Amino acid sequence: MKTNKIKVLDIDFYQQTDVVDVSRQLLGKVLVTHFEGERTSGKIVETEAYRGPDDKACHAFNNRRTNRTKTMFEAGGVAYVYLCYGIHSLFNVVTGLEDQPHAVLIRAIEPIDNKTLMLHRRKMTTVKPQLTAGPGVLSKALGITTQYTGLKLTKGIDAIWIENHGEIVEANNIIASPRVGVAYAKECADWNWRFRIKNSKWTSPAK
DNA sequence: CACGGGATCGTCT
DNA sequence: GACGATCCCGTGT
Repeated sequence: MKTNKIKVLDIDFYQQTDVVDVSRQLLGKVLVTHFEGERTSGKIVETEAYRGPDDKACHAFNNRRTNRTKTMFEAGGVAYVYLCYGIHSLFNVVTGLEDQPHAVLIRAIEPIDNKTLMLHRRKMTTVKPQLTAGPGVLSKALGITTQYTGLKLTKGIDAIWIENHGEIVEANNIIASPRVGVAYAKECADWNWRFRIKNSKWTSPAK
């Protein structure tokens, strides 16, 4: 039963300096998009932490600042969206203080509001995990594209934000494992910075 | 279920 | 000019 008031995450949440901890805290929160009068949303069930400058898997490793990565150097509370494999828009939450290039990749959500529109965006007909399990497909379902990189998550009407619905995910309900697709990052590939809600059927299969 | 390949393009060398 | 924080579909088991 959810009797708690819904609260939009504020700048203090995003500017916490431990991106790995923020990744865990984001589990159970609700990612919302509101474009052209249409709200779509889903509960975050899988995340990954990326921590420049010491994380080889992070685009901002070694404080690498380019036109693409400059968004990650902004103070926490903005979106970092980039194109992967020429096709997929991957949505990240920038965290930490200015010049700390930290970000959390949202990897999977459990659909909540306006599943009809999400299905339409995905060109699917039935609601099942593959609708939103995966960073590329959840962006598509929510209508997120690279044009929204740099967008503030803390205000706006035509916007993206994250809500706290009062759900608390206990530590023993979180599974930590290595991140996906970062084997090239050598020693960082072993860091268990991928987090998922235990027993959620809305993530990719747990190993 | 595991794999292999193609799609497709912005980014940086 | 090479490649990637992915996805989907095909094949084989």
